[in-house]
Amino acid sequence: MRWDEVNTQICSMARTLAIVGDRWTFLIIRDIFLGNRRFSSLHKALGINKHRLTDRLNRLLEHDVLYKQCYDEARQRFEYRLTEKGVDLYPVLMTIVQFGNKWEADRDGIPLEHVHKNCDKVTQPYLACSECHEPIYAQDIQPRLGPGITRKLKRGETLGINNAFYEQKIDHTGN
Amino acid sequence: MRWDEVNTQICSMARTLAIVGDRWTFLIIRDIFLGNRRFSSLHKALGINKHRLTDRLNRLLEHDVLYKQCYDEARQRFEYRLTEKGVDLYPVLMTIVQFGNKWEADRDGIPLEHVHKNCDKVTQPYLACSECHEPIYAQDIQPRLGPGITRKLKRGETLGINNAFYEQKIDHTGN
DNA sequence: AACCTAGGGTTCCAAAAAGGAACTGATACA
DNA sequence: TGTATCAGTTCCTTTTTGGAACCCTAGGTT
Repeated sequence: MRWDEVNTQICSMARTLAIVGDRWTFLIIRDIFLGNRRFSSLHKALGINKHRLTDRLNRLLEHDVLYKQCYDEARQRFEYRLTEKGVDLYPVLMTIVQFGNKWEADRDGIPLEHVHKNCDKVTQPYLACSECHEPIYAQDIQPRLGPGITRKLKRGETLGINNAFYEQKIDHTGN
Repeated sequence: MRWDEVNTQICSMARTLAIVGDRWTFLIIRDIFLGNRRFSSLHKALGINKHRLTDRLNRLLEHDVLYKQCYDEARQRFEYRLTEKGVDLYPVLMTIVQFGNKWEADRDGIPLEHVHKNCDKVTQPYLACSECHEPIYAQDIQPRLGPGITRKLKRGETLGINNAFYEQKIDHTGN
């Protein structure tokens, strides 16, 4: 499979990664979250080449993760800002940072701390259950087929080679 | 900057992405979480070519995200399993899936649901504060310099071009 | 014994993506 | 008039991917 076919998978991860799953995109979004919103300053801060940066920003615009806002009418200069969809990537960035803080910090400690304005303390966010509000641990989660797959199966559609593990799950649950 | 220099940044995101931030790695880890642990079945399920898969698995072994466990002594066959560090990537995968479920599902609905064994309900995990246990929203988080940066600054080290936004923050906070 | 198969790779080569430097074009500033 | 900045675009080189074929070992088959 070529990478430009990944988003054809019936998998929320694959589809998300088709948008943000390359070398630079997360770093660009990180900088925009931190207030670094202009082409030239992204270029300088990230050390990404301009051609690549143009590509990535355009892709994020296409996928409605960013939008352009004019800040200088005369020169037609724009800032790249996060849409509602873009802001929804925040938990992804935050969990990546938490992982890095725990496992990849050098002996000086973590680079950035995050103060939760709600309680005014340095926070280390964790995943909680939307239903019981307890922390989520990997071993406590049981994946099962959702309508995005079962409806296609009922219509007799094939899930394709890349969804072999979904088909395994079908056997397990007897569906 | 070339990609192999990204992990030199003083940034937990950059360092994490240096391990998992390429096209395939997240999908490999997803499959391993789902129990797809062998070379050939990863190869088939993902449609990744073998050379690439070998590369990626080796990198994950080097970074202690996976370890190999023998399941056939005679033929020296191994399964790839998640280490404690690897399991700590679960929140990242889960938030990526949540994003995809919300924004990239087709009209049939979400592909996989996640049952929280603790409460036996389908859960849509959210980020909560480690201190006050309230949900975390992007606009309620204020980043600030942590010891991983302030200690380097006290020693007079340069943070390099790619940390321009950190240096901006120093100005803002008067440090 | 001779042959076939599966698992887990490696090698080779073509195609795609990324990196780097130079160039453009519009405006502003000295 | 000359210089600088911003936001790209062009051109070319290097690196990374993708795909197919090949290799080696152990085990099973005829």
